[in-house]
Amino acid sequence: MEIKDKQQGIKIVADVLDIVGGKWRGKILAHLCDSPKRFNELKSKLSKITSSTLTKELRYLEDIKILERKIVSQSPNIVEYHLTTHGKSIKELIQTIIEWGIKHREIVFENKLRSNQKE
Amino acid sequence: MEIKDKQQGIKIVADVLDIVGGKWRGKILAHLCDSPKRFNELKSKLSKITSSTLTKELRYLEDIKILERKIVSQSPNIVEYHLTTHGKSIKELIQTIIEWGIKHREIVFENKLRSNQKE
DNA sequence: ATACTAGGTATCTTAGAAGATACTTATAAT
DNA sequence: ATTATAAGTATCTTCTAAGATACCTAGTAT
Repeated sequence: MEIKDKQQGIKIVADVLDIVGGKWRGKILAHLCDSPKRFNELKSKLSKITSSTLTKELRYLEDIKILERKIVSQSPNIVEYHLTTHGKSIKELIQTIIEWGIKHREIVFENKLRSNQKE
Repeated sequence: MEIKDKQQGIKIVADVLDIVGGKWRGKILAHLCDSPKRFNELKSKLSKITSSTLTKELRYLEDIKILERKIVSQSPNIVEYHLTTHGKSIKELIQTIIEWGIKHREIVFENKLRSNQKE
């Protein structure tokens, strides 16, 4: 599909980055791309996230239909988060992001470190 | 290239999203993908950005070698920002982001709006 | 009875990103 | 002389995402 309206294209970039951006969403999605995960499983893999933040991010991604909250059992209380059919499409995007990152990490991330030190 | 280490892959996702994320960087890059632009040209196309924010974001992208500041003339004072040879590789990433956005905008952005209203 | 696990919620605080506003230097135009 | 344009810089303020901390409900294990 061609992009006719450039301003439109730029708006789309901003919208998508809003979905996948922030401190945690990309990581959460990257984890869920692999396989469905439970709340505390995600929490421990993300290591530094707090419950409240994780809940908030998961609710957001649920709201926009990227992922689904599935109650596996009520006793014991087991909940599983997995990508919706629709949300699975994000895998390719994540893959592209990783590929770009691998190709460019030397040049970019080296200077990024230096740049952060200055600040 | 295969990703062997999954934690590594997730780190890369976070790093790349850090570069391209935030409120303005994606937009700035999308504009510069098209053609080099001058400071005030960018400023007016981004409409709501302030000088200080634009300067800061441009310096960051310059630091990590994604773009280059080129003094076109000193009198009058004309400066042009353009992607480095290296930075041009970001075009494909932006293109992929736009494509994903176009495919999924109905389902995602509709619910995003709704989700934002709730907040 | 007590404590532990799973999956959270409810407040409050904090740090950092972004915005508002004013100013600057150098040249050109009227 | 004055005003305008280009490309910023310097402070200060505000806003908001994320963190800290404490607590909750329901079942399970000891």
